[in-house]
Amino acid sequence: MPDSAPKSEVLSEIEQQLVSLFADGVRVAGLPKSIGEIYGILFISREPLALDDLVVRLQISKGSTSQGLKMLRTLGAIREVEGPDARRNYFEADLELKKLVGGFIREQLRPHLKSGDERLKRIEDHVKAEEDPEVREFYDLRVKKLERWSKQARLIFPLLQRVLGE
Amino acid sequence: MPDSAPKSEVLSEIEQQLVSLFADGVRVAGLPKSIGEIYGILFISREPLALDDLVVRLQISKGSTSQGLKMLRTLGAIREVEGPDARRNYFEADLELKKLVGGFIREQLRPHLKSGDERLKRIEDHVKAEEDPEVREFYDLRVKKLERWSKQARLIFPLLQRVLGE
DNA sequence: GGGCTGGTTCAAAAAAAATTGAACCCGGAT
DNA sequence: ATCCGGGTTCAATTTTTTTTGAACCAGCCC
Repeated sequence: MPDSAPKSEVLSEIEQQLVSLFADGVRVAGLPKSIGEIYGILFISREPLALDDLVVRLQISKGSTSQGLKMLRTLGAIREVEGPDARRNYFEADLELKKLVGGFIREQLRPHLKSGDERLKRIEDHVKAEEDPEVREFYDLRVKKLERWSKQARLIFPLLQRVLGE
Repeated sequence: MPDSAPKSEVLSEIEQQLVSLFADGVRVAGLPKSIGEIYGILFISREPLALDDLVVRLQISKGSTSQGLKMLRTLGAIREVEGPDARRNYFEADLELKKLVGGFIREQLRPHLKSGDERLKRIEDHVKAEEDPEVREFYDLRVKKLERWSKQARLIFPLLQRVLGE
């Protein structure tokens, strides 16, 4: 059994700074710090890392790490690759901004927008049932406005993708 | 002293639904629920409302309401208008998506990006001090990548603004 | 001045979100 | 069949964020 490459247990100054930068960075997207840390250390690592490496180097629990990796995988922000020890799963960061943003839109933004539209539909029904025509008219205006917003949001996504296509 | 128009203390079905829709909606932008509720009730109200109206109708504290109004004002999401009682401050929702997004970019996104850039600069200095040329080269690549990302983000903001300009 | 009312501030409390760690599952080696 | 180690799950705990409410300030009227 090859005593597989023992990664340094402490982060270099640069690694620390970068990990912390990402940790804060992902918060604007509403993601937990640990996700940023994991992505960050993978981003700055020259070779792929396995779960245990992350646990040791970032000093976070196995649980968090496992969950973080799952999320990052579904976002398409990291990918699984082969590594020195055949029975572990190794990961490396995907560096295409387009892909990261795309994953975020697909997994976080779109679902919200969708459920919002559904709720809006239900509100529309209530509006139809409003007695007072003046009030109904007003509510209808507002609902229409929201529908327009939703449509604009949907328009923006593909545009974003295109602009980020280098 | 005119017993100023006593607004209904309970929200109609439509109002409730809409307020709750906004409450959830703003969370994708990482803002607290109360902010969404305040904006929501203003959005669906036919006349401007004052702080006390919001407290009564949304059943949230004066403190939250005051803070929420402040935030919404600095985001440019609501504006102060005249109302029946001259010594209160009344507010109404601004309905231009462009303005809402613009305020959010200006107040929340840009500052983050800016501080991120500063931190990145400091990381760059550390990279310059790296001994091993191979490692330095690699780090440099990564820092460059991040700088490119940052530039792309800045490019996107004005684009967004333009697309949302109806 | 003193009382009133609308609004702000901020420490303390409550609520929500993230993290931990122990139990568990699974596949391969023994 | 059992053991071992990597990985996942999830209830309990910790941390962070949001909300509350009481103290306070400012302008106005008497």
